Amino acid sequence: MRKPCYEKYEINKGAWSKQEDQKLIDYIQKHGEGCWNSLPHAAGLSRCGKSCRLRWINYLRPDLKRESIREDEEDLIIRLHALLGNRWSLIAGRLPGRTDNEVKNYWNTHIRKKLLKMGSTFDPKKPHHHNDPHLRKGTTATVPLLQPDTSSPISFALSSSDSMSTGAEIHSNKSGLPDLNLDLSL
DNA sequence: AATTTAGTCAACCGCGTGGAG
DNA sequence: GCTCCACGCGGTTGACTAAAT
Repeated sequence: MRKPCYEKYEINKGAWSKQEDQKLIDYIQKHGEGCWNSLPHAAGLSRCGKSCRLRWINYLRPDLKRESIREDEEDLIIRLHALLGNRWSLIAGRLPGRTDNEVKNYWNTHIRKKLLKMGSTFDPKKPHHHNDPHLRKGTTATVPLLQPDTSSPISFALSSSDSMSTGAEIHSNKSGLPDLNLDLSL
């Protein structure tokens, strides 16, 4: 087993200080994202690259929305989750300004509880298509995308490369599960 | 006012994947 | 084809806060 990065060097753990945040922001504004492993040393941070990446993606990125999740966003999360299962990064990719961590937390705290309260037999820990091979990496499905400044969903296709597509549709098959069109074409 | 319990979310951790050598 | 390594993802933890007792 590979040792986690924090065991290799002496590094800080836990909550980030304002100074650390500022160092990270300054460095990324100057040099851009990428090469997370060498970033901490280059930026003068006593953190592992993994921690820096997480902090940037989940908290410091300038395009992040700081307000709480709206009802239309919640609705979209529920529908995407029914299609994709716990693929939080894919789901978050459909919600501009939201992160996978945020979506995951929101699901586990708000939506899960809501669904259980509604008496749903659906187990939120085991999404509908959790083991559906059609929904592994590289698959597409038609689901709505929220535009940054509108609540009206538009049609699009999901794929591992996140390419946009039109015309992909979901059909029901004999088992009653959605039969996904896996076309990756633009 | 003090203590306990529940809820939230930032951060950690382990694992899978893919690229480079 | 194999090994090593960096990166990204999802599950989980734990610190903090609010609400209840």
